Amino acid sequence: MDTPDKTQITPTTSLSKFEDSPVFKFIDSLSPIELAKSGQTNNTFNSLAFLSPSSLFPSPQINCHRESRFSVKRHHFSADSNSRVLQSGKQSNTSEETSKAVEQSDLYDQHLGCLNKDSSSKGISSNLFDEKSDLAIELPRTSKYDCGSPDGNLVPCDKILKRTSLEVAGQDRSPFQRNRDEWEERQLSFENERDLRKIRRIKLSEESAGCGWVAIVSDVADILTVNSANIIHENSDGQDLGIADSGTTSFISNIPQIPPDNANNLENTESGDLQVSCEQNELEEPVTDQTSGILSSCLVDKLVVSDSGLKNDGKKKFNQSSRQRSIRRRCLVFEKSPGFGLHLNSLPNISKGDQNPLNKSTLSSIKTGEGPCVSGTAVAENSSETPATSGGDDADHNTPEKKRHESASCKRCNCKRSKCLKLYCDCFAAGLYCIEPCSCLDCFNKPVHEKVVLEARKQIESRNPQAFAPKVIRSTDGALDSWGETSKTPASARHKRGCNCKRSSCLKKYCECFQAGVGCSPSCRCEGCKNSFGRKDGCDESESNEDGLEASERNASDKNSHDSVIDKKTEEHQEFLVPSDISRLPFAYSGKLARSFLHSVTSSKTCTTQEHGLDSSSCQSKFNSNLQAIPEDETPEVLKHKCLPLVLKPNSSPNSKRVSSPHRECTSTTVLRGRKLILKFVPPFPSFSPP
DNA sequence: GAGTTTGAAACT
DNA sequence: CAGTTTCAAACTC
Repeated sequence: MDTPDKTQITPTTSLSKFEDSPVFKFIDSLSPIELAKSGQTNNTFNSLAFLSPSSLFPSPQINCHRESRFSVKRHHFSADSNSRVLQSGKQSNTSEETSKAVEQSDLYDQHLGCLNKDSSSKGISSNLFDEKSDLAIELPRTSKYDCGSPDGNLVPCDKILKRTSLEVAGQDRSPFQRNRDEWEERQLSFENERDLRKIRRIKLSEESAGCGWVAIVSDVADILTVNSANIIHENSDGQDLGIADSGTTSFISNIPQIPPDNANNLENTESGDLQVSCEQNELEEPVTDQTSGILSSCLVDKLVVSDSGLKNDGKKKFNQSSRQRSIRRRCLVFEKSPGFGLHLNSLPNISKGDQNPLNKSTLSSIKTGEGPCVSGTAVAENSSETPATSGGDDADHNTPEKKRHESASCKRCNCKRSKCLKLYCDCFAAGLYCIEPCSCLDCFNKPVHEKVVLEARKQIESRNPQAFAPKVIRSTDGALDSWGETSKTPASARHKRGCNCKRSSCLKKYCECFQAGVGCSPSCRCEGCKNSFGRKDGCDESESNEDGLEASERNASDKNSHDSVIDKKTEEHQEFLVPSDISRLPFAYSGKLARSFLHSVTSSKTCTTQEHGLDSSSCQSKFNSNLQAIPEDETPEVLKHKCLPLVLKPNSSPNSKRVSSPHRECTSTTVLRGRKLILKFVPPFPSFSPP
């Protein structure tokens, strides 16, 4: 795919010219995609099936535009929108209309404020012709991201969308709404063009750098970032200085963990048939699987994480498709909860051996479309799988131990008396509805009892506003964190409130710090702390690792676990954390389930994971072990500033909880293998308290 | 799978 | 805020 000379046409060239161009016509003629009726998609996602978190755990900060934005943004990566882009020339036919669309997009951009207003600074200003041509090439591929029906039947995206359109066609829509939809779609189409173009451009550069698949993923992230109206400020050097979006999470951070070979795989896949659908994954070779899995998990994850608000449109769109594929139950409910995005955080921390985020477990979970694995057992369990999974041997799954893990790791809650309306319940704590696989009794944590759930949640939040906020916070690398240690390892992350262990020596999952894969901190009141991730007394990590490992090995010898994580943590871990900024991405993480949920999302272990009951631990652990949390206390601040401070200051919060410094740049740029990564923070779990 | 241990959450 | 109780997960056998 040769990129047309960008100098041929200036950014100011009218779109109509391109539509009239031979290339565009040619592309247009090749496209089998037909323009789908507009305006129905949002209705589609308004269905109960996609009950948004807002309904369950409404977040005052992001409710307002959410729905509308959702409907609009979902077009970004939908075949529908894509098809429109391709069809734009055919459908509108007239340059006036195209120009009009452009104008409208501009207006719309103004409306949205930051959205794309600085597109030129993002390098999107390349000539439109180029964009068109590239777009035409990109679209088919991009569309594939959406391919895959939740039922395992691969259905062309355009068909799905058409069906959707038909389904909603009968619904009442005022002329104004229809006009608006059309207008928005045009706008989106234009944005898509730019985004896709950007992806393409980045991809090319990445390919040259040998990081093709990484590029793809990250590019998508970039695009999403763009679409999500996050303003990425760049300096004259083209370096991203920051973004003004609190809800943007970068799964880019995960990229570094993917081994080069995987990258290649992805690259190949991307160039040929990148298909992320779970169903396909099952049929594909492990390699492809991994790629898909990673991509899928990353994307999903990002989407989930990005839920912070109105600005994650692009991600949401992507998310929508991803969800349709693999997240059936709870993910949707929580798209709003940024705190869930935490899963991704762990990626950077995955030890090398286990490094591959696409490891078997993850992949399998992806394949099976498993739901979120519930609990935050991630670290230990993850790691436990590491040895087995790293080998990539399916046989491992057949061992009794493995089975045990699988059955146990992907847990659902088992509440007996709390009705799943207390934080005791992992599902509830994670902001998820319980699902059938849960073994809970008298469960009220179901969509049917939405009001009850909300009430319970409110009550809990009234008691502790941060109850649903991430429990683990991560400081930035290089800088000394609040505990006076350099944050280069997972130890830089700390449990916000600290543990209170008395007898477990913080070496078992009873300890929340340990479970989260973070070291103990001065705020912990634990006794005899031997946390292998870092002792509370601040002992040298290596030291603590020795003891911790010893204990951990003892403790988890039957699991093969965790220790490997610990062991590798220092070396491999760091290696992958080289772009330490990435590892420090303030991904929010919340309760146990949140961990698992995030994990599930990222690992594609979505709601369905629970249903399938596969082992989510691997993914989860990976993610959990590297939790990068967002200071819960900062939620308001974050929303306010649209960025989370990355520097943690001891006891700076009203509740003596660690809070990040508000002065920190919300976005940082990291260069990984010559690739510029935009690091964004994920807002903490949204407060559900009334405004 | 049952029983025990553990520590967070909830309650007083 | 401290002490106690409740709870469900983690763990052991």
